[in-house]
Amino acid sequence: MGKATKKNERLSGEERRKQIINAALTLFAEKGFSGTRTREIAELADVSETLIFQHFKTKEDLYRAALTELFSQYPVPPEVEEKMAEKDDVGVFRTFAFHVIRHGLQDRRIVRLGIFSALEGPRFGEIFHHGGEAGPPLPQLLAPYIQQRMEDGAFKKVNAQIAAQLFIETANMYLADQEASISGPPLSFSAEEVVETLVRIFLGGLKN
Amino acid sequence: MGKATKKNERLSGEERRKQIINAALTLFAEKGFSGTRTREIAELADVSETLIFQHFKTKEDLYRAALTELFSQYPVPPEVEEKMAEKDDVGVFRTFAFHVIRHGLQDRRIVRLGIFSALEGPRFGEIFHHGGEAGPPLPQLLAPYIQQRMEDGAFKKVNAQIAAQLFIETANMYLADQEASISGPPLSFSAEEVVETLVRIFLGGLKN
DNA sequence: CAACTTAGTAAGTGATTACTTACATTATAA
DNA sequence: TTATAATGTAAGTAATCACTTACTAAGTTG
Repeated sequence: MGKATKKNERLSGEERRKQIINAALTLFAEKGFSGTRTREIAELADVSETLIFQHFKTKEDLYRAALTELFSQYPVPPEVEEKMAEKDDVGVFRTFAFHVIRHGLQDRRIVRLGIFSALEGPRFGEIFHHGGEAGPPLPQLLAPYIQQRMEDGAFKKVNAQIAAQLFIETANMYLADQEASISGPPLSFSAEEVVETLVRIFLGGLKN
Repeated sequence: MGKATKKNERLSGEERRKQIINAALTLFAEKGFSGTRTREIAELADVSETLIFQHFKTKEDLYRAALTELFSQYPVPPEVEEKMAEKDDVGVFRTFAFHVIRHGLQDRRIVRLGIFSALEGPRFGEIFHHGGEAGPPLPQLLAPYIQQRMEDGAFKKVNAQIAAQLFIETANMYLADQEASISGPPLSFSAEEVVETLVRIFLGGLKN
């Protein structure tokens, strides 16, 4: 993208705001909050640095807005409730895993930004945990189902909360390794194959 | 710790170097590379900022040295080979999980710094993956065992490499959530309990 | 078109940053 | 004892940072 020039078309405030947030997301996801310069954001968005501070009081304010934008929509897939009602164990677990992984794969900035924000202080972590708008965190949704199935006698007796979080964690970690090689090199297998393996092992281990 | 003063005792170069690295580790783990100021490191180490640059050419150089210090020793626990030879499945998996978790718990800076370095560019990621000195990465050690047990007919046929990495990933993610709440809030259960649940589910899912 | 509002910028500003220079002090060995 | 080297510091310095000031241009409305 070129530099900001006088010839730069004049957009509505809202449009420009989105454009700035989008550039900010890209850079914050790449380098984190303190690694990103407001000047770079301006260059990528093709506006003057000043304009950024007209839309956002501070850099931190922009970061917050960007995080909110990216994480406010994390809808729980509708199929999940259906499959839970049917007690379709494979369906439930597969849907959860796919949901997490598809979501992370759809915009690659999500994973990195999520991890960065979790590391860079509790100030930002809250936003990432999408408490308000988008329903309960996934482990809190899966745990009661596991508990229920244990009571049905279908699952072994384990700690349902631990099991639920371990399952979601594993899907997340697969994503994390794709973007940032934390546990090991990125797996060169398809998401489908990884989800199948994960579900088979996990569910096989839970079932009676 | 107080400020650097003239009365500050004079140490050997090597001792001072270690002291600086230790302070650097603490701060880099807390705020990442670009979030940490060399001046803060100097204050925490109780030396002048100048001294840091006598020991390390640049801030990046210090970061590299600190990472190397922390990750160069990641010995594979000796019991593992033993248990592998005995085909003690529970023993093998438990040992791996405990090893990962104990290592991360022993110095809390390890986990955060590992994640930070994985995010902050491929420059540093390599060091974290302790390729050289400390043996192969853990998934590469576990995968052949799973493969072997599949051939023995003891395990279901799954992709051994995926299974191994998922297992190590899950243990790592447990640690990550303890330090930085990535997938969810820190689990308030003991490491033992989590390891037991993880091993039971995972091994239950693998076994025939 | 005149009055007013909104979108946009160029050119700073003081504070902070990684890193240097120039110098002092302490140990060590000839 | 005295030259030499190693440990250490105070006081910079140029560059960079987030953020402001002071302004222009383009819409919009009566």
